[in-house]
Amino acid sequence: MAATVAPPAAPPPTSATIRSLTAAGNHGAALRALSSLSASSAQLDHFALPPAIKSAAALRDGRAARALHAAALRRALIHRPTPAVGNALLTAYARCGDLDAALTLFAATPPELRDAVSYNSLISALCLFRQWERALDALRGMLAEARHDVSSFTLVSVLLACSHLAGDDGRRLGREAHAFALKHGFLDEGRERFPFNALLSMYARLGLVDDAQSLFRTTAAAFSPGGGDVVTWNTMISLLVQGGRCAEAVEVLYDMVALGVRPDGVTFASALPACSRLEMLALGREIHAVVLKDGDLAANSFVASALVDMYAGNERVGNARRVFDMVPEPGRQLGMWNAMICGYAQAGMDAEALQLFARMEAEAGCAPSETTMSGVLPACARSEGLAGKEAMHGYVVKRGMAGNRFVQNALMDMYARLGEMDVARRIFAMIDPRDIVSWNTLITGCVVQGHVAEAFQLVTEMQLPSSSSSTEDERCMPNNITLMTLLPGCAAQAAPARGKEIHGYAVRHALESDIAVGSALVDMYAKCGCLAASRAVFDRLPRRNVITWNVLIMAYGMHGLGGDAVALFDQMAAGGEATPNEVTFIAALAACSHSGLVDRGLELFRGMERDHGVKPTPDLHACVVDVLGRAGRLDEAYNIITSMEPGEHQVSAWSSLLGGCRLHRNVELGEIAAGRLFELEPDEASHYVLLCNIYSAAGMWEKSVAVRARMRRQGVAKEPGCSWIEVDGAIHRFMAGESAHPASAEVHAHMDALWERMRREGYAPDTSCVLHDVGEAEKAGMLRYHSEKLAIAFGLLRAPAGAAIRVAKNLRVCNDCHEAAKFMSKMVGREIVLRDVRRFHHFRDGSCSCGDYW
DNA sequence: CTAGGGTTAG
Repeated sequence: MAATVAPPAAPPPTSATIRSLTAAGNHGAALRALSSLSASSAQLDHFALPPAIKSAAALRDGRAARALHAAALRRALIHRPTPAVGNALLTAYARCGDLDAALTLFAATPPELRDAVSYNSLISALCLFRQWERALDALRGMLAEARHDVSSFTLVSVLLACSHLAGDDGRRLGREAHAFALKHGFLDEGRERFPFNALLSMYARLGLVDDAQSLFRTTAAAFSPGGGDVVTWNTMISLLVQGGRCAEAVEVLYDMVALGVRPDGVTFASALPACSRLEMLALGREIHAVVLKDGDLAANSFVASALVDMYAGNERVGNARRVFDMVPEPGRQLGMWNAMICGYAQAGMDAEALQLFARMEAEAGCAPSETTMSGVLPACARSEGLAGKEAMHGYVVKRGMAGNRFVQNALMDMYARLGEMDVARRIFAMIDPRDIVSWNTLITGCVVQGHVAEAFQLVTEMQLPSSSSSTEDERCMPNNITLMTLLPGCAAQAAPARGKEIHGYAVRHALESDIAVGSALVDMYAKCGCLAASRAVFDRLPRRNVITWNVLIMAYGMHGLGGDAVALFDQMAAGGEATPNEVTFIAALAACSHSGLVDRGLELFRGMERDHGVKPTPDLHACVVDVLGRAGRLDEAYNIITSMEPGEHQVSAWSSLLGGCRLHRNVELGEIAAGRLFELEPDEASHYVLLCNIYSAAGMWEKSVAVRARMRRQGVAKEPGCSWIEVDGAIHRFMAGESAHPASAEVHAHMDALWERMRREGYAPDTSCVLHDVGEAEKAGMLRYHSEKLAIAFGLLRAPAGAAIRVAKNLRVCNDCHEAAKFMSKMVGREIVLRDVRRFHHFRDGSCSCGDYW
């Protein structure tokens, strides 16, 4: 018979057992040990209770906390022999979500039985519930008793509370706390680093990046045995990134690594957004490699989300998707979905964004958050019909997200893009408090919708103190985004004075080296006709991206300097600062086209896919057609179109061909191109106008009249021509046949005088572009009041003596205006710069920069 | 009794 040996009975637990289990983080075991102990009860003393209560708190086990409270009460151990049990209970209740129980416990403790830890526990409990003001009141109570020392624990909680106070209070109290910490030696060498880190993050949360940085510079050395604490470094990196100072954040990361501090997941999650914003793909990839080597980091969903964001921000949506797919479904948390959806939306892959949005809840049971919504809404705004958009608005309201500022900003953007500015303004009016994004979104909407004056008005308003009852300080300073969105407004209006003001603001606020602002400045100066200024900004930029290069190439092309544009292209392709993309080739080919560099253009096009991996798109095909067509090689241009894929969008290619046919008076091909265009875009006036011009130039008046009749019959209206000129910072608009401008009568009279003088000096008007079927004399009369001529006349009257007359026009300049401007430039001895939809014409002394090749 | 992280607008 086999003897069964009973296992040796476990020794009964003691308070020391519980203490060590709690200290080891083994909270479940600590509570189990306690329950076997309660039976014997003799050991349930004031040594065993505090660690047990801490374990209950760590497990968020409210029932255990209450049971321990009851046991302590029975034994009268709450405040005696020390306040330790009561203090631990206070924290446990707070951790378990019962602030009232914690506060009641504190209030029930006679003041003489409280110690400093009691107050510290109370203050941190209030902070846990985000009761910042009450936390500071508790501090005042503690100080009033005057027998408790403020410790590092107290300081850390107080700093946390200060960092969340609205307005100036947080800043004032935070700086006081900083002074207190200094005075009492908390920042001395060798002291624990918690108060130092807490000060840094307080400045971070208050947005006082410079204060944080100077504290870091002066004091970090005192806390950096072995290179310092990773938390300190992480705080610095994230506060710099959030303050938009990404380049400095990257420097801090390099410093940290150089000092031998090992970055962790938080470091990478904080630094990766900088790689995204600075387009530092190489650094992002390096981080990715380190993450892959360390399995623990890859499992950190914050790191994975940041990687997705980094790849998406570097135009590597495919890589982003691969990171997304690599994280298995259950680990794919909300942030991952958000990062991927926003990545798709930012890449303009709206269908993918919407599809993923549909999948996240249906398949993964992950409820969209406000962030998800602010990510998909832009994608939604660009696709589907209006009904889908309003459905999305309804969805947001139903889910109770309509009060979220990010969502409101995205909704406002959606309606602004739709042209529903009134709805956008109504949403804007409801946002409280407004942030810089709210302002930027409405400003951008105004610029895009052409309400540039309103946009500038908003820029003034945003900087004024808030007039509403809101407690938050709503004042916002224009940032790089604000400038970046205003500049295209100046460019569109050819308003260099306003553009220069913005440039000045950028210089004063250290924003001129921002790539986005810099690129927009290069573009603005170029489109305002100041090519030298444009180039100067480009040359001064510390870094440039593909957009900066594209803008400059476009600038030279627009100014008729095709050779320089192509040289810049070569420089870009050889330099490695940016890789040419589709837009680069569009810019380079357009430049070739406008300067007649046909063979160079064809060469570029042939090498495009082979040497640069850029696939020919419909727009690129249209560019080559334009290169060939403008040079009169119309048959080759036609062959390009017929070689395009059948399903490909051919509208722009056909209209380029039609333009070439007008230039070279080719009726036969022109009729073919126009025929295709009338099928593809029956409502587009410019196609009819071009065919009319072709017939008129060939003297085929009946056919010309027939096209005009067809236009009228189908209700196709030509966009009215409109020109404008900036004088003394104000923009003056002129339209043919309109007298809305206050000086209209004077301008018309001046034009009459100029016209008469021109005719006397031998000017012969070119009437081939007049579409109306009237006599020659009447045609000449209509030409005389074309909007660009009126604007030039106004400029001659009001612009400072000797200054170039800079006029912009919304359509292409007609033949006669081109000739007239040329003639006038000599006659009145003034430089005239005329900008149309595509390019610049510089008239000086009777000739044009384009050499009449346009 | 204490500190640090991602996903938004252009």
